[in-house]
Amino acid sequence: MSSWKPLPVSFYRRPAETVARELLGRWLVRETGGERLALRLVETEAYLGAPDAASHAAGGRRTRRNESLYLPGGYAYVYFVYGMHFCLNAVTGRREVGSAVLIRAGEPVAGEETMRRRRGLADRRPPVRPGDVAGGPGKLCQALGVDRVLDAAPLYRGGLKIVEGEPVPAAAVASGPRVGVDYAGEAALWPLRFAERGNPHVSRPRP
DNA sequence: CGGAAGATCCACT
DNA sequence: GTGGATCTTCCGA
Repeated sequence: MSSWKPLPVSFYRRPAETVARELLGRWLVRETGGERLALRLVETEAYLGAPDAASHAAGGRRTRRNESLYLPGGYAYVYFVYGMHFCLNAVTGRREVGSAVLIRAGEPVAGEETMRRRRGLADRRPPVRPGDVAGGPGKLCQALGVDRVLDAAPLYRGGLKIVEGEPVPAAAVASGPRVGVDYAGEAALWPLRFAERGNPHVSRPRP
């Protein structure tokens, strides 16, 4: 039985790459309206802050939108993209660093019916396939009801938490280039995307 | 003040 | 594989 104990703040106050690897297998828990939803995390990406051209904090860039990225590790950075999607990050490292981990995919472990309904998948034909519910950063936020209200929220208590679960062994972690950051030059090639090897809920292309 | 782009997703060919 | 949806945010003029 996995533990539902929240990961401590100290877990997040380390390099983004380390946190990204070690978040795999943990459970992202959303408690709202008296219901508990949970996803087992299977895919993450690290964003390193100022030295990383793919990061919203590249070159120390600072705006109203990315302000929460400069919080200390252990808080959520939620942003709106493409006019219709939200993405959830866990801020990492010390305050003012601007590094974070993008939560890209999870597999449902509690409240799947509610997540399907939020995703518009209830009663769908053909049947729902792995990855339809939370196999991508936008899908994951929609399934859990994560939006800008949760920007800057703590991840160790409250309605959105990450709990211990069971870490994925290093040998079962695949890595590759991050998705959707072709504009970032050389940084686009850095292998900062991590996923559980062979897990069907991982978004495509698989690393 | 206008334009462009975006850490995505979906439907369609 | 391709293109459209959709709109906030940011930057340059």
